[in-house]
This record gives sequence, C-alpha cells and structure tokens, in this order.
Amino acid sequence: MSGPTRRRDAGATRAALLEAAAGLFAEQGYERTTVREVAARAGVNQALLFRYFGSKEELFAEVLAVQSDELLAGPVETLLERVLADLLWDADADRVRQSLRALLRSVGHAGAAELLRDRLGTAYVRRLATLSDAPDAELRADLLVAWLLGIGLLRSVVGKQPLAGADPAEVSALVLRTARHLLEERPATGSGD
Amino acid sequence: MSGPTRRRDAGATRAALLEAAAGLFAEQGYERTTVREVAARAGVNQALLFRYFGSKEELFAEVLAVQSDELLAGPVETLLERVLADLLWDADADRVRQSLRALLRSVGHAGAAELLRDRLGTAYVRRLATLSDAPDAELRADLLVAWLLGIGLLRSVVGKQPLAGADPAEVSALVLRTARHLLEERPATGSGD
DNA sequence: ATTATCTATAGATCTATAGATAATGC
DNA sequence: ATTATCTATAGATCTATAGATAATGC
Repeated sequence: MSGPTRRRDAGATRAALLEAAAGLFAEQGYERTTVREVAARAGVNQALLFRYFGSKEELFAEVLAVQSDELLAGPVETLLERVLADLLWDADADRVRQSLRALLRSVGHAGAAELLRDRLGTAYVRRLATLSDAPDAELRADLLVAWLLGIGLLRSVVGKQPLAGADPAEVSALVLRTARHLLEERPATGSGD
Repeated sequence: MSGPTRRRDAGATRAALLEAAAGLFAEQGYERTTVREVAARAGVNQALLFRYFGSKEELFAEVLAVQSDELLAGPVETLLERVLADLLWDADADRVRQSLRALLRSVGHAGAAELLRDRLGTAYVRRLATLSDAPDAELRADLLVAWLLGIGLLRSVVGKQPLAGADPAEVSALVLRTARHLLEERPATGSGD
C-alpha cells in the first residue's frame, strides 16, 4: 500500500526490518519468530537482515534497545503512573510499547533476561527506590518492578480475565495506592536510628 | 549410578522422560529444549518419547499438569504464604517446583499461557478472591497472581539483584503485608449499598 | 565504481515415523 | 506372542553465507 516501487535505500530497509521485527517479536516472542517472517513482513529480501544486523540475536538486541528513556527522564513521583499507563493502555504500533511486549513475551530467552537484569530493570529500580525511606528500599523497588512485569504478562501475553478486560484507570489507581503502601510502609518494630 | 542394566519397564521409562522434561523445560523453557535432550537426560531412546507422549507439545502439557493441588487444598488464609514459600525457597528437584519454573520460563509459549489463563491462574484467583470483600475482589486477586508471577520471574528466571539474593523470610513478610493491604483496602469514597 | 539487493544453497538443526530387533510373560 | 526398545531416515524447517545482479552516484 505504501509504495509499489521502493527506492534503494539502506536506511529505509534497516528501519523496515526493525519495525517488522519489533512487531513479530512482540506477537510471538524471540524463538518462534523466524528471520524469513521478519523479512517478509518488512517486504525485503531475507539476506538483507544479516547484512544490516549480522544475526537474529543482534536484531533482537536492537529491538530491545529502544529503551523508554523518555519515561525515565520525567519526574520520579509520576514514574510509576507513566509506566502503568504504558502497560495498561494497550499496545498499538508504538515502537516503545512493542519492544516492551517483545521483552515480556521473550522473558524466558537469555537476551531479554539479561537486559532486564542488567539495564532496564536496574534503571527503573534505582529511580523507584528513591521513593522509599526504608533500609530495604531497593528490594521494595525490585518487588514493584516484578509486579509491573507480572501485570504486563498476565494482561497482555496471557490474557487473563478479569485483568485483561478491566478498566485501565481503575487498575492503575488500585496499583498506585498499593504501591505507595509497599514503598512507605514500615514494619511494627521501629528500633534503630 | 542408579542401575547399569535397566529393566524393560514402560512405566519407569515414561516417568524418567517426564522428570527429565520437567528439569529441562524449567531450565531452558519449551522452545529451547529439544526432544533429543530430554531423551538423553532420561537415558532412553528418543523414539520412546513419541511412543509414550505422542508429541513434544503433549509432553509439555503433561509436565505442566503436575498442578499444586496440595497447595490449593489447604486453608485459604495461608494459601498466599504457602505459594510464596514455594516460590522463594529455591527449587530443588521437587517436581511441583520444577513444573512451576517450567511454566514461568515458557510463559511466552501458547500452552503455558493457556494453562495459566484457563486453569491454574483461575483456580488460585477464585480462592484468593474470597479473602477480599471488595466488589472488584477478582481483579485484586488477579493482580496478586500477577505479582507472584512477576516475583518468580524476576527472581528465578531473570536473577535480578537484590531480589534474587534476598532473604526469603524477609521477602515473604513484606509481600504478605502488602498483599493484605491490596485485598482489604477500600478507596476513600465509601458510597453505594 | 559503489553498494543495495537477490539467488542459490550450505550446513545444521528439529520433530516425527516406519519398521526392525530383542527382552519379557504366557 | 506381546511389546519395549532401537535404527534409520523422511521431511521440514532454520540461520547464515558466498557470490551474482542491478540500481544508484560520480
């Protein structure tokens, strides 16, 4: 529909492959997606995928590299709210959301787990931990990230009802109230400095 | 080590395949595990896998079918505590825990998602929802199951620190306090019948 | 001339099956 | 005789590459 005679354009071809890959990885995960499928959806020859990305694994890494730096850049007080919005208002063609879903869907794969462990997860946890005064603030932030991960999986990948069909605003409010409690609550015995 | 000359025993062969499969699916997920690997670990010929299970997919389904009915059978008041214990005290050779990790690791795969959506998840949510008086009790229970799912993933599959190395008792206590709040808390405006 | 694109295929899988072999139970 | 086990292989993938072709820029 876009253009019957595509001009020769390395940049455009690369971008088309990246977009097709983001969509397919989000829909099927890393393992089930084949390089031929990606090339077919991008409308380019399959050999070009290797020319521009080297391997399927590197293509995957590049898809996931679309990090949501925008979200992290905003004020930390509303970070959780913004992440939840991204998670609950369902994924359209938006690249950031697609890469998030690709991450969720492929979380069993080594590359996705590594990203979550060493980069993305850590970045969010650092920020979220500043919202808590507890000595185990980082642990609480980890638990919060785990919750976001689980919500995204159960809602978008698994499709569990009633969560999958629930009103995003309602879910968001409920999670935010509980999250505040998780971050701020202190156990009964208040000893020590 | 167990026996150099294995007797011909269909039941034992089936069981060996099932156990090997549970271990490998837990370690690598569904897609990355090959039927030859399973047969090799079980110490049996690869053709027998198909004789006794029909296909790799059916073998996977049977591994996941090891449901933790024991957990569900106990009192609902301590259900969450028991699930957390299973999740946090790390998985040994225990079959139930292995099947849980296989489920987590393969959650992107259709079979695992279906089980979680239609059977396992639903069973736990029904029970957990009885702990809440809120009109959206099932939604809250879904959110709780999402949290457990996320904790298991981030801890056991992703290996995120500090969560992965945290004291299970401490994590369990923190999650339980927050979960109680999630289930029992009501929004400020208390209108309606 | 440069380089984006395509053809053809290597080489390594992987699931699954048909049919042969051999250990058991009667 | 029955059936658990094994051999051999079909048939269908899948990732990746070498080298040919053809569209662009100078």
